[in-house]
Amino acid sequence: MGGKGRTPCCDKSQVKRGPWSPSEDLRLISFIQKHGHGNWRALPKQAGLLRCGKSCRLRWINYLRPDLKRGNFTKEEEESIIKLHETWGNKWSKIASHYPGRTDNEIKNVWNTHLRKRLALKKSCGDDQSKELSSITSSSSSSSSASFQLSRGKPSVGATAELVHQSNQESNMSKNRNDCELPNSTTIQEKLDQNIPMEVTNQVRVDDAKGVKTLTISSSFSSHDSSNGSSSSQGGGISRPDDLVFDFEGAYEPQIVDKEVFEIPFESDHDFWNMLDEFVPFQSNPEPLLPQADQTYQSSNLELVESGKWLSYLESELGLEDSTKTEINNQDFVMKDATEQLVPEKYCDKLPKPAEIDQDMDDYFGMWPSWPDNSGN
DNA sequence: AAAGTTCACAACCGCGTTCTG
DNA sequence: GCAGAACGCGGTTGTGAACTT
Repeated sequence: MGGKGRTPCCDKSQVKRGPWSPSEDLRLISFIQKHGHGNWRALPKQAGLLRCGKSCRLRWINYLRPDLKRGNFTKEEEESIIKLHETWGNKWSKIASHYPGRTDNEIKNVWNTHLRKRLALKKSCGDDQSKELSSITSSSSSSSSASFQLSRGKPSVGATAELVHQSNQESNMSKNRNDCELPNSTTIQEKLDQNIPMEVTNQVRVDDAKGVKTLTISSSFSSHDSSNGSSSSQGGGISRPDDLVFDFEGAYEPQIVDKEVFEIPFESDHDFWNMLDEFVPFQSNPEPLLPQADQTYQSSNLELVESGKWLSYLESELGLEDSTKTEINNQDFVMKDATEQLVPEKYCDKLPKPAEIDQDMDDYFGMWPSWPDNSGN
């Protein structure tokens, strides 16, 4: 605008890029859970994320929103996408507005990977074969969401932690698409018409030899169709967040609906976030995303995982186990400071606390250093 | 079994639009 | 009304998994 050229949205050299780690997802979710997302640009800093605001927004809208519908596009959906595309062309967000819980990005991808090809084949082969082609392409697209595993690679060792996103009901949303607009869906509309309460339930299940713990946090912050949440993570190397677990009650207020009390640890709980990143089954990327702990640390951490101590630690961290049962020796479980995880070492000494942060935020983030603000904002 | 290719999709980029002071 | 900031959208790219040779 006005001759100066477009200013970059952020300093690319100082933000993390590429696939999101589970801990980043949790950070973002827990921040939005508590504070909403009024200002995307400021959010990463306030949430202690080394990400561009745009990136946060995208991650939230496309993958972390609790109202997202996971799973296959049905044939009917695909057919109607094709029809809507005939009308609107590549107006993905417009098309997406007809599919509660679907994102424009998702629809765009489905179009580019399946529907466009199908259409092209249809035209070249004629309608006789189109049914066959249709079933082929649609089964391939469906397979992409048939099942989802938290970790794509090796199975977990010693114990498993399964995060289940169980969005089992529909709900309605506000007008703004970002706030989860809910367009016309018959089932949802019916529910709305009949005043049927709608909610989404997400669960964390932690299994080990001792049994199963299920942590459920419920959400009813407006909502959408978020039927059965399962899908696969093909590319990118990071798990999609059906496996992450959150729920929102009211205006991002977490509420516990099960016997277990579970609150997502917030920024100050460095150990929790670190452990999430270090926990082998949670890592979709075998390679660390950022400067990692040294070999010694990693191997001792692995031992912890293998010995199952991590579970005790997690339980104690989450307040799931009474303290008398928690025998873990903290000396044995030295977690790297979270700052090291997210902030390259060379910047650690430059971490001022933002003066503008309000007291409430300060309470949350007092322990969490913010990225130096070089943008002048 | 290894190498090469294709597929699927998450994430990024840049531009247009909207908002705010 | 204007300028700059912020947001939203659509196109494109990067990358890991799956498949083929």
